[in-house]
Amino acid sequence: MRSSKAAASPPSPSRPYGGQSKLEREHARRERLLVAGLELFGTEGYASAPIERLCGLSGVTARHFYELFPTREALLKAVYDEVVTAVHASVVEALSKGPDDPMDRIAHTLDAFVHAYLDDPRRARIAFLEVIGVSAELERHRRSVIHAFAFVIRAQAEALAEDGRVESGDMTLPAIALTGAVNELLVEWMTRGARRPMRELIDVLVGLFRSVIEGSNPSRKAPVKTKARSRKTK
Amino acid sequence: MRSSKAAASPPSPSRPYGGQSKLEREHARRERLLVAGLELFGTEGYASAPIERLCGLSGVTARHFYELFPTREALLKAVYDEVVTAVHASVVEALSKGPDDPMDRIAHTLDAFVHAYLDDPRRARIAFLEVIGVSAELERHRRSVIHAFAFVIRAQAEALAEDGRVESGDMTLPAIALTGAVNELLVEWMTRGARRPMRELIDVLVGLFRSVIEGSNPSRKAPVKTKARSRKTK
DNA sequence: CACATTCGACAAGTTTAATTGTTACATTGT
DNA sequence: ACAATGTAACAATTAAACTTGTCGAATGTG
Repeated sequence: MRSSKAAASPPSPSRPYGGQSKLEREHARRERLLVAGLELFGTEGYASAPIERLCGLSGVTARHFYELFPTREALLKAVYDEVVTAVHASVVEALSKGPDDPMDRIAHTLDAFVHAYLDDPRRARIAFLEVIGVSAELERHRRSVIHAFAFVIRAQAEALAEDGRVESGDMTLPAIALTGAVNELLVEWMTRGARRPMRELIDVLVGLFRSVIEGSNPSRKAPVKTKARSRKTK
Repeated sequence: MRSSKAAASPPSPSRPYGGQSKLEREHARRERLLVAGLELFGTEGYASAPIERLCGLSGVTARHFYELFPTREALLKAVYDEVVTAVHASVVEALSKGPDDPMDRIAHTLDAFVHAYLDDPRRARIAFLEVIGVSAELERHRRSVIHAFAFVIRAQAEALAEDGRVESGDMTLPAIALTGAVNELLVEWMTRGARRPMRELIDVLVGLFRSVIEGSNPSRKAPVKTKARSRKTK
């Protein structure tokens, strides 16, 4: 509560250094940490990348690390966001610039999606393996990312439904399921060392999307016949 | 190198204790640890369950822990295996005892699968969240589990294909994709707190399986038209 | 040039958990 | 009852990583 001068921290002057302003230096360090995070998290895994190693690889002091990120997990999240943002941008761009025929556009977009992840497998590893089960908060965040991608899928499906080309219905859950299907296939591809042509993977994905979006012959209305499980769902 | 007596460790006689033989006691402790692991890993997560807590909850001494499991990860793997084995057994049984109609049987099996996981959400959390990205070895193991479930799916699809009821083709990758789709939906269901009837989830899954297995109208042969990505896949 | 700021490098303190060792008590078979 | 064995509880050691603090050197400002 004491007034006068020198009570609180003096407003630091923030001089330039190395030809860069304070913000530029911070940004540069942050970038180097993100690069190091992509490398270590994406190759050796989040668990085996302590702050010390991240700093060693990036040339950033531990002291400065904590000025940029409160925790190691915050860096992981930042790297994850960078990856996901880039992929999402690829997808949106592919959707807008793709062929006019809806199904062709979906194929084109899937191609972009797969390449966005697998051209740098570190991205796929981080997004599909390393960010999972780290913390409750990161898990919530990951979920919102999945929802974002599912939203894109659902929008395409609904666009097709409006044309009357396919059966309609709430595509929220199917879209999420498709997201999981795609992710799982990418992980499979990764762990196999990608020894088969990527075209094959993409073709499978396209077939998958076509099947789900168009829906198979809607003759029967999916009657689930369970044997004797009584379950008052309401 | 000295011979005679008392050189090496004497072959311990292994007396009973508490009315139980040595093997029985070890088994009992192991069981308690598995229960504690299911509880802690499945509710608070693997990351926040140190050995001390596992021992406290299970009533097993840390000393004894190391006689049963070399590492904490080994316990996680054991718990995971227990969960997966139980679910897999449910699936196999549902398949064998389900309705005769193939599609109905698949629906019946999906119902069993979903209940096997979600009736005890700790199982789902461990299998889909906590075992991921822990170590390279556990990741390999998890992959083999996914392949096991995908194998079941593929077998069903091929059985249907033999009848000529659906289009054939290599279902290996689609089966893996379906596995990922199912898992993702279960996680979605979990994190939503399961506020909607589970029937809805199962119906979506059944529709998904029908679409993928039957394949949508195979009029077009999935021609992927990418714009200008030249990529020598061979 | 004098001086304050920023830097990288390093060290010290702290925390957390893994892992092993010790001790006193309980149970069993003789 | 007693000697051997098993047990739980606890202490001690070790290891790894987090986090904060200090130092001289480098850099910019006036």
